[in-house]
Amino acid sequence: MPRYSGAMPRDSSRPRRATIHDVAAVSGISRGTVSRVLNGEPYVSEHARIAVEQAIAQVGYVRNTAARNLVTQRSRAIALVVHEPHSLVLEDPNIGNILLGTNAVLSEADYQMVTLILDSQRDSDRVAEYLRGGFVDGAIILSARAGDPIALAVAQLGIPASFVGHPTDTPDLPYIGINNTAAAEQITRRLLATGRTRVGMIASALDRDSGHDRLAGFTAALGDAFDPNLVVSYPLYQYSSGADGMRELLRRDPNIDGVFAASDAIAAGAMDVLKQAGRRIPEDVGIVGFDDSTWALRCFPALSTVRQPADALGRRAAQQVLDQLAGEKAPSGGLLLDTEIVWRDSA
Amino acid sequence: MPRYSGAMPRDSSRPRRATIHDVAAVSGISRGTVSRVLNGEPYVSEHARIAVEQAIAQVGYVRNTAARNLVTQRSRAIALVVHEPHSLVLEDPNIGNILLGTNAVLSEADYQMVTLILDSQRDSDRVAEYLRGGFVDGAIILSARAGDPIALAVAQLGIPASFVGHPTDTPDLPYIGINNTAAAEQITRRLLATGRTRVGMIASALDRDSGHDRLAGFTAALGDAFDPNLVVSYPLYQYSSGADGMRELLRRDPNIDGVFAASDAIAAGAMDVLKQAGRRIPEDVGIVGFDDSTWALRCFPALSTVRQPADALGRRAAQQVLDQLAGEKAPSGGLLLDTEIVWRDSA
DNA sequence: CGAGCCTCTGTGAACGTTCCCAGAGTAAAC
DNA sequence: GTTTACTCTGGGAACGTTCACAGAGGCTCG
Repeated sequence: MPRYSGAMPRDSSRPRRATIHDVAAVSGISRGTVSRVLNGEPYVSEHARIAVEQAIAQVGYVRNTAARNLVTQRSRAIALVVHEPHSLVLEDPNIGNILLGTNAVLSEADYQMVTLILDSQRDSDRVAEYLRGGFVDGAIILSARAGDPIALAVAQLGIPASFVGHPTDTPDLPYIGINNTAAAEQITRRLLATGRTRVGMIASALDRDSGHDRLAGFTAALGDAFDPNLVVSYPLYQYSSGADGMRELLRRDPNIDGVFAASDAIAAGAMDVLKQAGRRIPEDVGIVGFDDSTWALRCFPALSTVRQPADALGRRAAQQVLDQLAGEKAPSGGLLLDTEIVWRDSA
Repeated sequence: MPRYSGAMPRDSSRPRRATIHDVAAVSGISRGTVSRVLNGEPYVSEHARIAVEQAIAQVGYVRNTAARNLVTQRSRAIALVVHEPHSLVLEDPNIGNILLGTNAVLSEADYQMVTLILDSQRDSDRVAEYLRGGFVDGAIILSARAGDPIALAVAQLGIPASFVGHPTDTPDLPYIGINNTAAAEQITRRLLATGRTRVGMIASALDRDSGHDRLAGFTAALGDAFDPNLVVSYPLYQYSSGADGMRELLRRDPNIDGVFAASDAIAAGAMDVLKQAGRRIPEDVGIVGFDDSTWALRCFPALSTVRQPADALGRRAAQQVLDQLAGEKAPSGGLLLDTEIVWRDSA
């Protein structure tokens, strides 16, 4: 239970803010009608509307959110739960873009986005409590994992929500995602089309749908040519996984001539190891990544990769929550957005 | 004026949340005393406190923020105004770390951080209006520029605020920053100590304190050896500025053997150009950056740079706002935090 | 011309807190 | 034994909105 630093005296210093009563008095229109104007409701005469709008401008009226929330039993706020260790939040440009897309849609609809970042189990419980407390009308949850207390709270309370990337153990909650399998299959096919015959993969995060499905797409694309010996896997989508993975792949098959990296960061690590080993890219080895993050253009040669529609993911998730708030039934199951291959010079 | 999608029926579906009245009824203690317990006020008997706490647990009571805000005339929310074009928000790891530091301090003090990202002039006016509207009790403003309407609104209203990085035209507002001049001077000195004789700088953002002061520090470190011909400047802290700048410097003096880049991104661009020009790093040319961003470790060889205490910046700014809310007078002027040199392999 | 419907308006009540005041009880001081 | 001070409690009033209801006035239709 939080403590507050003693009783604060009722504000005497700051000037009193104008209320709806002031607007009513100045305009000579009743409080009820002022409220109707404010909320764009029908059944307001042109005359009244103009008088009210002038009065609002004159007294500098701004609506008191707290009073409105109190009576409507709503907060007009939606939580964006970012469910990653801090380091990853900062590294992954997709998260930033999702955030911006969400923010755009919500502020357009006059909802306030409240960003909640969690790092530890303790944070997770606190946020679950926050959701239960009715501080927000809905929630957008980024990259939850199986067994997540937040997903649990959402399912229990039935509050409007949308997941970006679906936790594997709650398939009935609404989510937005990309078709990782199809995208991985597509880019692998295109890599094969450059004439490579010994193609491997540095997989990652197999405990998540994204990691799991990218591997599945790769496998599907290779068909009979699939060689499990040319797949290595590491827990995290990061540079060092790429470096370690590439060293291992070169050890297993020095003649490897194509690599699908499960993320751009991994691809960057792999490329540096390849260069140190004296391989030319793309002449000796072709390499492709996934995400179209800032890594992709930083690599030399520039990386061919799969573009995630991160902004659209954020927008659609926000829209899904707004739809539920408007009374639509929550869609059970997910919506997968299309990706795009960005073909550059690395393969 | 926003429109709302018709009158929502007064919630009949969701179960009614427990109120302070329920707690009072269950515990047999009056509403007034329950409120005192909730707020940790003195003059509550042990007996009453225990009864109330049990009742709270029993009925699952969570305080209604809207009602509290309405009567206290406070929102218990603090705005974090991120004042950058989107691309930079995503690129600059310092911003993410500042955000995390701020969030940590505020949530510890039971304040909600509301992140407002602005991209355009229009956003800027909207946020100024938001601040005026009393939706937040205070604000933390990141990297405002001169003539900013938000800085203006803050100065006019006198709401508790703290700037991270100070706008040059409002020197009396409280701010937190780093000592760019001293840091730049320090790292330049250290670069000179590696025996370089022809040292240049790729400067940037001279319209901001950070850019301006880094150049000043560089100049001071070189003293009599300063050669204005070896300084180039570009508006933005970005990779392409480094690439362009390095080409220009090489043109002006092919024998240049040291470079201070005003940011890590700039350094990365410069390094790639140097490599293409056949220069070895650090043997032929030593290079240092600024920020200790993710760029620094991505470079090869790893970049020597200045570490910004971004987390601490965020924490101190938050603390400054909380102090003002607690009634302390706003400090006029700024507080500069120390930086640290991270010496790696690029010089 | 009266009934019925639509448009528009004003007002009372409620939302769930905190603040303030009055007062009861107990202990300490005179 | 009376005053004074302190601790603790209960309940009225207020915060600024929205919602529901009642009702006035005008128009249309039978």
